[in-house]
Amino acid sequence: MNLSNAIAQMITEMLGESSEIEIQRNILAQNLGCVPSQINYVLSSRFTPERGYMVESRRGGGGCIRIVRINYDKDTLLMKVINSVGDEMSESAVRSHLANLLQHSLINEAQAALILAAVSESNFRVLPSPFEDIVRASIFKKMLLTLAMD
Amino acid sequence: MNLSNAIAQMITEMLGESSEIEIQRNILAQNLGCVPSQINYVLSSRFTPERGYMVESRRGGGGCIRIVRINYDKDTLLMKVINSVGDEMSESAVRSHLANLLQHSLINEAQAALILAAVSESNFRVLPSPFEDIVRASIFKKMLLTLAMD
DNA sequence: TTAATCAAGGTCAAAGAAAGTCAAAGTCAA
DNA sequence: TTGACTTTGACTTTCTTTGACCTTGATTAA
Repeated sequence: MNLSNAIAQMITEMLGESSEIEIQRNILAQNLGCVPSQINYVLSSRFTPERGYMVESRRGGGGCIRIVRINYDKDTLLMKVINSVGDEMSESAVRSHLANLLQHSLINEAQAALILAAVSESNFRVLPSPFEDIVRASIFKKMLLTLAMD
Repeated sequence: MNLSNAIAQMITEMLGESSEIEIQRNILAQNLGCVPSQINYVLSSRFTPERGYMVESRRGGGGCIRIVRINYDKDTLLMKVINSVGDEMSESAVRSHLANLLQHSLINEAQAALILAAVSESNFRVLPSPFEDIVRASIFKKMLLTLAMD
């Protein structure tokens, strides 16, 4: 496993059941034996709003980074996700949303796997470049709506 | 025996009894004394949905290729469907397969609805004509494989 | 009170580390 | 001898890691 995934896992463990933690960037980096800016990379690539997180920070002496897991009620979250999807979407964007939906139990693992199978890059190898992301966004929204209709 | 068959055999052996492995393309290529892209050729020609495999990958540092095999014997009817599909597929073809699978209780209503949502004609309106049916066939096969994986 | 200093965290671009693509060239069996 | 399959390698894309430099807030000395 690469460093970034290990850091992400460690942060997730630190979060545990609570919805919020504060970390010190330099200390965490030192414990992990990486440069401090790597923490920023992990936060910006893994702890995004799409995945249901908010990150805030204070600089200066006594500064720290605060990571919050957002708890929307279910209907709101589903609406937010559907509305936030524009006309184009990468596979990794889908993965981010699915992680969020899974965490809130709005979908289950099997449903997530099916969605991922449907939007997988491997299905679009034949398409000229602008089309892949457009079709993926359409499929994703349509599948979520189908799930929402129960 | 040619190189590709040897590589395919080696991967199959690595899979062994387990249903899933992760390999590093460059390392495997080096062990086998071939160029890395040969691995891709083998995967795309031998480890296909028709043969019961799914392949995923991650790029970048720590990247790898993941190969998943479904249990072949258990799902013979599913595999027959997958193999009967070919490279192109209309939406109505999907509907008739789904009706068949539903009748045999190989999938349930909710799963059928999700598949239908994914392959719906409305998702492909932007595509130039030859592509729609090709992408649909790929999605359909991949989703069925995913269902077979439980 | 203010200026200097220290102690955080932030940004960005370059380098590195994988895997993917594609087309040209080679092989081989029918 | 041709068409399908294979082999190769140059080039591309994606994701990660690193480090130099920047900004902000708190503390302290004059």
